[in-house]
Amino acid sequence: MPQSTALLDWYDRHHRDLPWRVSPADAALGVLPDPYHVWLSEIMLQQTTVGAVKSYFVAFLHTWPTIEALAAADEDDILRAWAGLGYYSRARNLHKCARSIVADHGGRFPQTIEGLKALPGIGDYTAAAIAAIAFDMPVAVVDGNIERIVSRLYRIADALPAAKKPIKQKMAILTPSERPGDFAQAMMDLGSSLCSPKKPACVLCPFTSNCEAEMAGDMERFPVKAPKKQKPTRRGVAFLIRRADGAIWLQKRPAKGLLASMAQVPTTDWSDKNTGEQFDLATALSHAPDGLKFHKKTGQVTHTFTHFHLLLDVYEATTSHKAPMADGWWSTPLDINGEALPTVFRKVVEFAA
DNA sequence: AATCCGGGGCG
DNA sequence: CGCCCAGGATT
Repeated sequence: MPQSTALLDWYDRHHRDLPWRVSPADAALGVLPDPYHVWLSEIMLQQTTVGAVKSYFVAFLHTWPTIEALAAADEDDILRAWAGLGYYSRARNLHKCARSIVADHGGRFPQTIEGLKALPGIGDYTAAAIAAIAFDMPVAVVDGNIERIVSRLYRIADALPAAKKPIKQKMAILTPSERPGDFAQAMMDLGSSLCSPKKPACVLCPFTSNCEAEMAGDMERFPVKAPKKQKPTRRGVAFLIRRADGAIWLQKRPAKGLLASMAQVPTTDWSDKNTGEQFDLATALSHAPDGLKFHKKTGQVTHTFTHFHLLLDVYEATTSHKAPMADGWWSTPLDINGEALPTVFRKVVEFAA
């Protein structure tokens, strides 16, 4: 029995019911999933776990049932719905892509890899995933899970990212012409369950004794990766301005850079010159909003981004209902949960509650 | 090829 | 606490 068949058998016996998959009964009839659902789920799943995505996917589909509805949405509504999921450029590219599909492609996804890759937010992986899962095209899908599995199957010694090319070649050979989408999803399910980074459950693996790393007993060496840079710690001050009724003053962040176009409480910058002992609190406080009496909250808010740790002091002030500065808006306790507020600022609000 | 971009779960 | 995750865009 070919290795791909053994894996598909394993997949059918361990089928996971996920909101973006068709039911096993429909799949048996050859029903393919809605490309809109496949695309939306794949964008959300970029560097994000299945458990984190599920509720967001269901909510998005409820609010915007079709790609036409999503294309017609206000971008700020999409950012609010995306808040907490991370990598916010995905949300802005999601909207751009939906508008392009509707305006330039008659509301349908292109059915070629090149056509898909030309769309905002769709790269090598996502183009292949949509082609295989939504259009039944026998293309090699390679994500982080599959890099780990294939690098173990063939004991690929090259370090990532140089190993990507040989991995994709091997995956292309493995991928069957029948059920290529299920094969890709089976590989990803295998990677997120049995073929884990540490202590893989090789005894249960459908690639029994066809895995070179398992034969050699050094599975955990693969995939080989370059050592990572350590993250610096940056510091800053966040200003929580509270109205008598509990509303909090928010602002919109710039359209480029970290947490672009999202909401924030007023804050000093966290640039890399505010690293470690170079941080000057007095200079930071000189940027405090005028005309308010702030008092420092005891303790700090900590948050870790992709490439730095952040330590925030929190200063709080209360004021009348008059706007404390030119840009921004009051967000009442009822509104705050629906704001496009990234997790670091939700921590600040919660910290000062 | 390196860097920037979030957040959470797990050992 | 470090590592990893259904990566893409930019430089």
